[in-house]
Amino acid sequence: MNEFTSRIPDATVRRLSLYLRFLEDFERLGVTSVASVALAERGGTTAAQVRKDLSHLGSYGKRGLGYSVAELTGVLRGVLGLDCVWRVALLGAGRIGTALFEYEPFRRRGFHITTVIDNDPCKVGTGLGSIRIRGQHELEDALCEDRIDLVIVAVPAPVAQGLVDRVVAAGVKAVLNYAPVQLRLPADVALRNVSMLVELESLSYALARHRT
Amino acid sequence: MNEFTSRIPDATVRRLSLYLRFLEDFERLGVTSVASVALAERGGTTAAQVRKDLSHLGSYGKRGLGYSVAELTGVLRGVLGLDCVWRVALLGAGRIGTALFEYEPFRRRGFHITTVIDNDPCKVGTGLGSIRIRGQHELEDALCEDRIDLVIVAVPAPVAQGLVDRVVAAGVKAVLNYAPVQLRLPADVALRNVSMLVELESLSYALARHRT
DNA sequence: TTCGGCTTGTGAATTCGTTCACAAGCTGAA
DNA sequence: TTCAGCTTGTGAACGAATTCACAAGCCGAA
Repeated sequence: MNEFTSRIPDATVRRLSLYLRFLEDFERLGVTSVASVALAERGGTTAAQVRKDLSHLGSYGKRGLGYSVAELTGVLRGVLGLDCVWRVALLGAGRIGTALFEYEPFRRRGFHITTVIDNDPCKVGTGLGSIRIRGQHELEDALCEDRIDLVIVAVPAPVAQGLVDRVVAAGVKAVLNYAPVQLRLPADVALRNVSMLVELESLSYALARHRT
Repeated sequence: MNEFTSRIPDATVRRLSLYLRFLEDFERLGVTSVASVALAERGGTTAAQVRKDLSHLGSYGKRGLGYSVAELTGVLRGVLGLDCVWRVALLGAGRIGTALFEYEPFRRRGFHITTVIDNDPCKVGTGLGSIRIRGQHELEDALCEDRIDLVIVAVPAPVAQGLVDRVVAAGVKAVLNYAPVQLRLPADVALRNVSMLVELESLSYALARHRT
């Protein structure tokens, strides 16, 4: 089992992301070695699950001892593609867009927002941090000039699909969508949807059941 | 199969949430009847999946015709617990908290943020919209006075667990967590985690693979 | 060196979710 | 009424993800 021959199931990738966070915490605390059961406790899962997940990357554990925190941290960063800088464009400088822009952990993880697009004439030309907000007509130029790898969509639902079509045409292969629409795009472009409402509504379902 | 005897799998509940959004779009367009295949197209899934999902609620479709948009909308609202107002407290009035507070769709769906807590002395006492921000020491009082059903956590990771313990002790049964920690809480409290980093990192994994 | 205590890595079993395939049933036309 | 054309609801088949269970291997003590 290694990272070149097999592709890792999505559910596992998401957990790897969590494990990496825990490992960094352990590293900060000076812990050098960690067992699957410790990661499991932290992550609200089981030791078997952790070992199965990590087995997708190869054999980095030592029987009787656990995993080297430093080594595993490095492996995870590599597998998740966090050992380089990704250039990110933000579409939409409204409430959500601004909050995302100012979210520190993105930058720490190597996601650099180098481009911000908005179609509000009042905003275009003004700055968000040190970045100048550019208008929608500049989209293709900006994606190309800034060599954007990944786009975050934080515009109102009705305009999202149109913009994303242009983004895909410009060759971008990854989209993180905060707009409350189901975007349609080619199979070779990776898409993740984040819906605040879906999460809240599934809680609402749980609450409603609880009452009965 | 009906909503009282069986509990609906989580993956299905999340899709129901999407279907509801599509149905409301259809309603706005004046469409009165919709087939599973139309919902599937919209949602990027299959007709069989849609029918299986909806079959968890009972038999609301008409063979040869499809589903009545108005009827199904009502049923979904009922099942998801969106036919009433949920009283929500927001912990943390920072960037993310503020963006969530001002996110219109929450209120439209019956999630009313009636309480905002923050421990920054500069913020306490000032208003967020028409709500007065209250300090952390008022947490229990506020939850009780405002009869809070659900709590949104948008505070820094290190203080999240401590606050949530107090929230749980106060009897709240649903938590939506935006803090980048894995919260530990009793099994009878519903928890959803929203992690901006996990989503981005799974895209990063996809990009890294793409390059190889 | 040998032994006891731990912990990994992984086939096998199980559980959970999705897709298939088709009988049952509705509508409108003739 | 009968028929043709659709579409639902659902058992059965399939596939994916999780959990189980244990052999293999490492470490430190004696």
